[in-house]
Amino acid sequence: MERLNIDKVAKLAHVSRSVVSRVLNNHPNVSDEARVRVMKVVKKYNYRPNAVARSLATQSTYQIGVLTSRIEDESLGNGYWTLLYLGIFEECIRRGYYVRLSFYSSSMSDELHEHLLNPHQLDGVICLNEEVTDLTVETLADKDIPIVLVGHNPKHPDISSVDVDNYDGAYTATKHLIDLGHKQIGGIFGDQNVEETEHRIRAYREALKDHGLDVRDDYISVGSYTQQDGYNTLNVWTEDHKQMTAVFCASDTIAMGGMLALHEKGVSVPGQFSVVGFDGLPISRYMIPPLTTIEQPTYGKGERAAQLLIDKIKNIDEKVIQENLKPKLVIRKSSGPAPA
Amino acid sequence: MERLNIDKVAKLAHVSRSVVSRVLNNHPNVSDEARVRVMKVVKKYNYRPNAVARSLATQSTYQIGVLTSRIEDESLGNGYWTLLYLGIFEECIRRGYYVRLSFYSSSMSDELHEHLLNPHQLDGVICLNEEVTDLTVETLADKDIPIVLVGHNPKHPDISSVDVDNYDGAYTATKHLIDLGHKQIGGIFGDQNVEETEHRIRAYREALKDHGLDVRDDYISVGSYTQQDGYNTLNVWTEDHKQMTAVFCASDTIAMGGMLALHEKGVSVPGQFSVVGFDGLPISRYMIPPLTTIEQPTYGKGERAAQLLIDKIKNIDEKVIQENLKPKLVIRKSSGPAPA
DNA sequence: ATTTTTTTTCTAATCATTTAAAAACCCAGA
DNA sequence: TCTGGGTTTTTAAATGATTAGAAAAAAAAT
Repeated sequence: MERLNIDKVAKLAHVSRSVVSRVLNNHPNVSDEARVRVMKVVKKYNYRPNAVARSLATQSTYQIGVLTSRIEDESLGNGYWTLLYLGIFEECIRRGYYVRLSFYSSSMSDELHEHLLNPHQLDGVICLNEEVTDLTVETLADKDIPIVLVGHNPKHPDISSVDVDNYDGAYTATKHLIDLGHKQIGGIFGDQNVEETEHRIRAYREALKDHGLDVRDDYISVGSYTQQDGYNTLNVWTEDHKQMTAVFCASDTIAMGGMLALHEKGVSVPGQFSVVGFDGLPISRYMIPPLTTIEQPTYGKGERAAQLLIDKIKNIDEKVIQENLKPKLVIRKSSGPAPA
Repeated sequence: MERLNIDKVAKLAHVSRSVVSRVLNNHPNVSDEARVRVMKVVKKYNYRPNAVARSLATQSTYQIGVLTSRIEDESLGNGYWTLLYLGIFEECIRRGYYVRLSFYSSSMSDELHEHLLNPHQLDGVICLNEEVTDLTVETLADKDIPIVLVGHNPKHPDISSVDVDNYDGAYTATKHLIDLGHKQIGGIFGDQNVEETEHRIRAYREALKDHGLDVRDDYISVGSYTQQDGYNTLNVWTEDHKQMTAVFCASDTIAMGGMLALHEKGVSVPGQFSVVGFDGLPISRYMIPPLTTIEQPTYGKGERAAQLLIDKIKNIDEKVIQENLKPKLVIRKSSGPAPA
């Protein structure tokens, strides 16, 4: 079967090329008669307009880029990302957009980085880790390619972003432990120098303070969102801080590593020690014991980011929106009353 | 800054448009003098050729599609996928290709499915779950879009594919348990009607037989690759099959669910019961106890699939290649000697 | 110095669409 | 019958590259 194009379809339907185009794009000023003739040919030969040529003519590709910063290999393997991609993808498809996936690592050359963002091919970009944006923003800014961030970034107050309400989540988690009677509560946090971390730490501190508990700096650790980090930290703490009876972990992965350390030391969870996580990863309900955690709407974050971006591309909404989605405390078995 | 195109560059460099094109594409027959003049302008104005226009002219987009079948939400959240995407992506980038991500679900209309594969925009497609291909193959076949599968599919012997050596992995896992002295070994397997499952079951059976052990049908369960399935199965088995002392799980997620069930019943791992998984997910080393598992080269599978696809796109290799990558037994704490 | 060959450059067609603007058509009202 | 208005259709000019093939320039051979 030879290649079909709009001219061939036009000829077969006995109309000119522009009529076919107008039919296919639902433009007005087409007689019913012509429309029927064109559609008949389109159906018969299963013609689909060439999206590349269309992009060239309209100067828009209906394609958005998703840029994931590859901070650590390990953290890419925790199940969070696919759900985020899924949220982005499904919203995009609903609105007629395709998704191009890229991973950015800091070892990448600037040229390659620019190549990833080749602006002729992308109508917009979603950046999934704050680290990406510094390099990215300049590349895209003067080309007028809209950006949306997942995770607010105070360095870019003029870019729309979606995030979970980190303060709310961390406060709720800490309060949950306080309500259970714990007095000595540690906090293990992820990436330094990120607004997210700052908010979570502040919430943790204020929750303690609001309930008349001491805030001790040696009960706070800031590392990375990895099992390794949770494991290491609790390994040290269980020896150094014998009075601590609970810990708030800023991710489920940290909590997972932490619980392994506790297990190895023979500390029972939740009997002797309570653990609360953050994220609500699908795996959290199958940890041993099942993890009490702050469930964030991962899929929803992706969905909302795509919404904001497409609105911006279509100029539906010009103003900057920085949105916080509410997380939800899910109580499972890893948290219990403070030991007597 | 007004839009730059090849004509403007040509004018600025005092050459014709075709000279600019040849410089940019490293074609011969350009004088050093002209090349220098063109490059100077390109650098000065940071000109990048419009990839869409290039695609239209060359009839290739340098873009491949990755189609993930969305069988179950839960299984998308297990950390396997991002590593696979990463492998695909990094190989693609090395060879100048972009990656378009799509999720396919069976509830999707045929029209949308076709939309995802819009052949004008894709030079090739990688299908990540076997389920996808039945619908996909026809759509792409007569348009001459190459396909590569991750996971062999006997229904499509003429399509190249990459997989882990399922037989080898399952045999090794089972033998590991046999070597530890276990006589009553269960097997929990994933998706039915997939070659992968068939091979893993066969390997499990043959390993038992080869070592003089009985194969009992009531020791075999075929469900899905989820924690839920592992949990349910071991919940039942620990009551029904008191003699069983070990289980081979066809995924780490199954093992994770299974270990939770054992934990809840007070069965100690590995003291009373040994568990071996399959996949080597990043989380497996932090399970309680850390999981003995068959580590498959997830990243490598993605990488190799991309290699095969791009070779096919470039006509470097015409023949069908169905490749098995070797897995590796990683011994951790979840497996130990059979109880006396 | 002239012809031949080689190298380089330019012209123009092509890829497949969209979309202004011009042209054609139809019909009612004068 | 002619005119004016609206509707529909066609024409042709973009969009921004690649790439044969013609033309021109430079180099080599006679």
